[in-house]
Amino acid sequence: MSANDLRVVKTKQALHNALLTLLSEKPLENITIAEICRVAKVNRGTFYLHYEQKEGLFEEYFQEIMEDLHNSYEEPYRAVTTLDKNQIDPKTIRIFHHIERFKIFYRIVFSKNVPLTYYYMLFDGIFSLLKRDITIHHKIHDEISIEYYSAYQANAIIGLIIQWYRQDFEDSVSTLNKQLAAILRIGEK
Amino acid sequence: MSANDLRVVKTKQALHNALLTLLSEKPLENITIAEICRVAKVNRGTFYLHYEQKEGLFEEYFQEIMEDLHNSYEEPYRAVTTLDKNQIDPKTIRIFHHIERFKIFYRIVFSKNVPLTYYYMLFDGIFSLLKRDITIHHKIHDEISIEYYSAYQANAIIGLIIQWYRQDFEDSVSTLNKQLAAILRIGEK
DNA sequence: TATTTTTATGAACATATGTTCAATATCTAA
DNA sequence: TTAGATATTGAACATATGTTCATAAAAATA
Repeated sequence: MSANDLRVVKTKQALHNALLTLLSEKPLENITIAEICRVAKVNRGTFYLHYEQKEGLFEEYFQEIMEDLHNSYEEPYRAVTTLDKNQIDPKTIRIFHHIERFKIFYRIVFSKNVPLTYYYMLFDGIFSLLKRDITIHHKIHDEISIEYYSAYQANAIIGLIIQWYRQDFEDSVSTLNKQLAAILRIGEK
Repeated sequence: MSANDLRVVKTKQALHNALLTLLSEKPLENITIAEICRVAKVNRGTFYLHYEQKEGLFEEYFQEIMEDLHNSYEEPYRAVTTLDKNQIDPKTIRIFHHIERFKIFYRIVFSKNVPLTYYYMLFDGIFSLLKRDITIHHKIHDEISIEYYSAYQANAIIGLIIQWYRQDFEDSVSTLNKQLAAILRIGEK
């Protein structure tokens, strides 16, 4: 199962396209493996050569989206000397931008019948970004575990995103930004 | 499908017991509906009369656990006059106690192949508890949406629980308590 | 280009899913 | 206690899942 083998590339591409086509018609939960294979014109046995479940196929997409999250966050850091009290760390707002950019996918990621896998992929993504920043910039009291602290902060942000998702991402990125800034200000006074 | 009908009660009980038996042998994902029905000696068609997926059966259990969460939190509030700086709101620590008490179930709730439904049930549970407390006790700046703020706080706590789960709940409730207290203290200075 | 290695295919099989229906068993309410 | 209401059953059916295997097709490499 060499990832470079042209046959493998072709097969996976066909399956990816088929999934995308079907996703525009109905939710992931109503799509069957047999269906994907029929549309992709790929033998069903071949599917099982590469994946275990249809969810694995979507996971491959989501992997790429996680790379975008990483890249967005890593963009050349434009140091802001005096932060507007109403704005938060410019690196964090990029997370919200990223979610909005891929909201079509995040509607699937946050839908209730989908496995937790994708949630954890997002969690791990934000977790590792925050953890690195927390380790570098903040000096944290000894008694705090960086792991717990990062998990706390990462999931708190996802909490905002869940709330956002539940209104179908109607609020603007800037609203999310302001809400987070205001919440963070509460502790400071 | 009257919930009081003895036949319904009996059928559901048999399915519940069968699921519990099977869960002690293997993970939820490897259990089939047909298997549950065989063990429960219930016709497979009867299963579909009450549930759509095996996950719905587990959801019924989890519903009861969510009631325990609610009750734990609602326990007569023993007002603590001087809060130990290292301890957090005594109501919140009860959440950690609750998780530990039902950790057998939470290992399922947080496992990656399970649907997000249970996560949302927990989220909604903690969300509504916090929201009520936030609305009553804290006076929040106008610009903050109580919804976003509650979602932030609720999911932050679940973030700690995820981190806790990933070490198979090895840390003590008291450790979690201290970590949260320390994290909350960061913003205060 | 020819040979070797690897992947994809089609067919078949046992089992699971999801649904329907008439027949039967069991409960509720009078 | 009985009559009527409703839940359960068993059987059947079409389709999906997950696996195996020999064969064919296509790629890598020498």
